[in-house]
Order: sequence, then structure tokens, then C-alpha cells
Amino acid sequence: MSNRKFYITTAIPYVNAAPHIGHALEFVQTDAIARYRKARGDGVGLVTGSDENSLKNVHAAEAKKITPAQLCEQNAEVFKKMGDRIGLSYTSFRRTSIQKDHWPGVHRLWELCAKAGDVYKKKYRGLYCVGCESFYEESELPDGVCPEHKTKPETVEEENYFFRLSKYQDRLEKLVESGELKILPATKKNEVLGFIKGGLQDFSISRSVTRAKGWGVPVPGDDKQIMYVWFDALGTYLTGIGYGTDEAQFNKYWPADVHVIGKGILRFHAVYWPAILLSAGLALPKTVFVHGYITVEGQKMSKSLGNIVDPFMLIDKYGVDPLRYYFLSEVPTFDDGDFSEKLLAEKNNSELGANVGNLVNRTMVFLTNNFAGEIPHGEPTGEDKAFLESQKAQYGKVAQALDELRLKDALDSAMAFSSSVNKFFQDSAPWKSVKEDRAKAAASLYVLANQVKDVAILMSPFLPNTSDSIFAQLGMEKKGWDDLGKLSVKPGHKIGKPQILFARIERKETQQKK
RNA sequence: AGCGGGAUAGGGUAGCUUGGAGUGCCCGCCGGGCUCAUAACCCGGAGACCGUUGGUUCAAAUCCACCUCCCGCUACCA
Repeated sequence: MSNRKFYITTAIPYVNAAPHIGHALEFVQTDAIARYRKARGDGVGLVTGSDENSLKNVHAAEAKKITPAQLCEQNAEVFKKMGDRIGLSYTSFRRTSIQKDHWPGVHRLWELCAKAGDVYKKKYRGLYCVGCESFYEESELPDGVCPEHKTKPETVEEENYFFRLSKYQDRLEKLVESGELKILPATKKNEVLGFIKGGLQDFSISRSVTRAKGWGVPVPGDDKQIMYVWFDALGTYLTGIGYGTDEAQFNKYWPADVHVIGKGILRFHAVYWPAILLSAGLALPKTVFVHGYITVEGQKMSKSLGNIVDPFMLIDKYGVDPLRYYFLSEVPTFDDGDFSEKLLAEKNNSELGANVGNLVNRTMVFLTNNFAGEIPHGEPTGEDKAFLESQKAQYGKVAQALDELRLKDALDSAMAFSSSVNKFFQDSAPWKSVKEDRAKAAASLYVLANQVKDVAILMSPFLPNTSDSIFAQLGMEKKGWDDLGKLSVKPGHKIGKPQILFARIERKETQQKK
């Protein structure tokens, strides 16, 4: 039906710490967009992966007495598992330390930039802490000593490759200003513009092999230098769809329609990355979607506070869809949000259970008990038709919000749709009419079953498991977006067995503290 | 310090461009109704000096100025 492609990416997390709910949030947001496009019939590519070429991994591996490759293998696996469990429908999981998949593409990218005359060698001079094995700015050093080791960094000089970012200042400014490279939300666009207007300086894109401890992607034609991790990490967006390994696939998907990122890495995506692509002569991504961070009970997640929330634990405890629902409906799409288990439970019970779960259940059970589990032959009344008509406005609302990536608004509209169906159930009162006017009850249930089917479609981007379960309960194949509003659940169709979609979460007394 | 964003009922948001009764949404809370359904659904209600102060105006959440408080960015650090 559609020949359109849609290519979306998550940022690729560092693998040197366990995934937390911030990563889970990003996966869920990305996935909701991807599933929506799929439901609309687009050919969707979703690339995620892991950023493995950092020095920290070398250190962590040393501490564990294993090789960096082994460490990355283990840690990447955890992120991949998180993606799988939370329902991230990725088409490629790109690990940056896997040579055959990733390196040919980034090598080509580098070479194209070099050919454009944008890569040059320059002496870099800075304050280097041997303990940290990294450079510091003067402003980062209280009393002139390394904050961690309390030693005075030495001045070290090293020759590195630099990227001529300054050359692209004007073009970048225009691209961002005009919205040709769209940055959402607008506040982030302003930040980027402010940064660009402040003047762009060239930045280093390589490290000495010694300093990188030999770990990372080597610079083509210079085995003394390793690529700066960001240069190769950003390259994931290209190599994930076959750049350097599968040209046909690459040409089908590139450019990216959306890069989903956290606010901490905005500059890399909205300034460095487009500049690199311009240099290499590649098309630019269309949109950079910037989400916020998650606080826990009002506090920043941090190791020292010990309040890092593990997404695996939440999934085990509450299930995938309630957690996805929390991320999409409670956390502002483009802003920071707070997480609390109490609120998760509340939303599960009062929104998911009471609205969607209850609607599906009461419809299914009613059909089972009164119509032997078969969609009845009923001719919709004038009121039924008016209701169906009035519901149509919601399809557009959900779609438009999703087209603009306003996920929370879209989900709210989908919930409002479900809510209206509940209201219709109440107003039609089939439990009365089934005794007095069976034809009327039949019509109501025929309408209700079809509306429940539409709920399943509308929820599919957000709550895929719920959506699947509703289709299973209806005893039918999954339907895409273009089935919305159609009475495709036909009279005579036999439905499946009713099932509880969202178990109530009872809060335990153990929460009490004195 | 500079630049940018924000302050709307117990929580979270929309409204602000193009002033017109505090208007809306998602929850929470209280009351009533109903009963097909996951003790749910429906209806109703309480709750806001729209951050402070001042100005423009017949009229300001909305425009202007000052102030207070929060947050982000200010380069090679998710």
C-alpha cells in the first residue's frame, strides 16, 4: 500500500553501566514512533546499538581481567535484552566494536571528509591527568588539581586530526534556522542556534593509539591514531542500515527521518553530525527528537544516591505495557519527567485497567455470555451511526499528533477514544436492551466490537502487547491504520476467550515508613 | 555573568502569537447514580489571588517593565 520508507534511530548508549529507565524511556519513545509508521504501511528501519569504543571499557575490562571485547560483548548483550524485553522493534543492533559491520562504513565516512579537505592534523595541547587518562579544561580543575586524584595534571602535547567544523557554520545555521534540519522541541532548537551563532571551532576527531590503549576504530592510513569515539559512534546511524556493507539497503533508508536522543548529546547530533554529513556529501537527517531525563521521586538518578531504577525489575513486577504507558503518558514527551512506582500502579489501575482493560473485558464478556461469543447481526441505529461518526475525529487527532511526534498528546487522544466507547457502552445499556429489544443490543455490540478493534489499532504503537491481546481476544488478525473506522469485525465472527488485560496492582503496606 | 526556557487548583499539562467572565484536558479527592464488566462505569461537586509588584487597556493568564524562584546551554564531558 505504501512505498514510503521510514528510518528512525535511538542513541547508542555507552555500555559501561547497566541500563536504567532513562534508556528504557528512549527505547519506548522510539519504538512508538516506529510502530506507528509500520501500522501506516511504511517500510520501517530502526537502528539501535551500543557505543563500545571508549577508554572506560578498556579500564573496566582490565579491572575484571578480561579483554575489552569480552566486556563489551557481555554489556551490549544486556542492552540488547532490554530492547527485546521492552518491545523495541529494532531492525538492527549495531555494535561499534564489531569490525566487519561497523568499520568499513566509518572508514569511508572519514575518507570522504578527508577528501573534502575537512580533516587536518594539528597539535593539541592540554592538561592531562595520568590517573584519569584524559584531558581537562582549566575550569574543570578546582585549585588546579584533578578532582579525583588530587594531583596536578601535566601539560601534554599530542598531534591529532581535526575536523573543520568552522567551515560549516553558516550552512548549519541556515539549516537549523529554516527547519530543514528540524530540532524538536523548539527550545532545543534555540539552544543549538545559540551555540552555532557563538562561533564554531574545529574539533579533534582522533586520539593517539597509546592514549586510546589501542581500543577503537583506527584512522584510515594512520595506525598511530584512533578515531574519536563520537566520530565512529555517530557513524552507527549509517552503518546500521548497511553503509559500507550493503549499499542497496543503505540507499533505501538513508537519510534518517528521526534521530531520538537525550538532551545531553544534542550538540553532537545537531551540530557535529550534520557537519560531518555535509562534508561527506551525504543527505542530512530530517528531525532530531530530544527527550528529557527521568528523575526518581523528584531526585536525579545517581549512583551515589543509590536510586537508579532498573527497567528489568519494573517489567518483571508490572509488565511491559504499564511501564510503556507510564513513559509515554506521564513523562512529558520533550521534557524531564518524574518516576514513581506509586504513580505507575495508580495509572495502571485507574487509566489502563479502568478505561481500556475494562472496555475490552466488558465487551468480550458480554458477547460471550449473551451472544455465545459470536458477533451478532445487528443493524446500527441512527444513534449508533452518529456515535461512529463522532469517533472518527479522534483517528485524525491521534495520527496528527503522531505525525508531529507529540507522543503524549497522541496517547491521550487514543485514551479519549477508548473512554468515549466506554461511555457509549453505558449510554446504550445493552444489559437492559438484551432483555427487551434484542436487535438493539445486537447492534450495540456489533458497534462495540468494532470500536474495540479500533482501540487495538490505536493502541498498537504504544501498547503493542495489549493491542495483540485484544486482537487475539477478538479472534482476528492484526489490522493496520487504514482499517480504522471500518466495520471489519463482521457479524457471525466467532471471538476468542476474554482475558484480563491489566491486573490491578495492589499497593503493599510495606511502603509505609516511619 | 551571558544567552534561552519556565512559574496556571493536591500532581501533571493546554491556553499566551491574533487581550474579552479562569476556559480545557489527564489523574487524585468528595458525593450521587447504575450494574454488562477488572469494586468498575456514568453523572455531579469541592479545590486557582494563572510566581511578586507596577504599567498599557473599557477589559490581561494572555501585551510591556521590574523583581523573586526554578531549569537548560555557554565546546571536544550520555
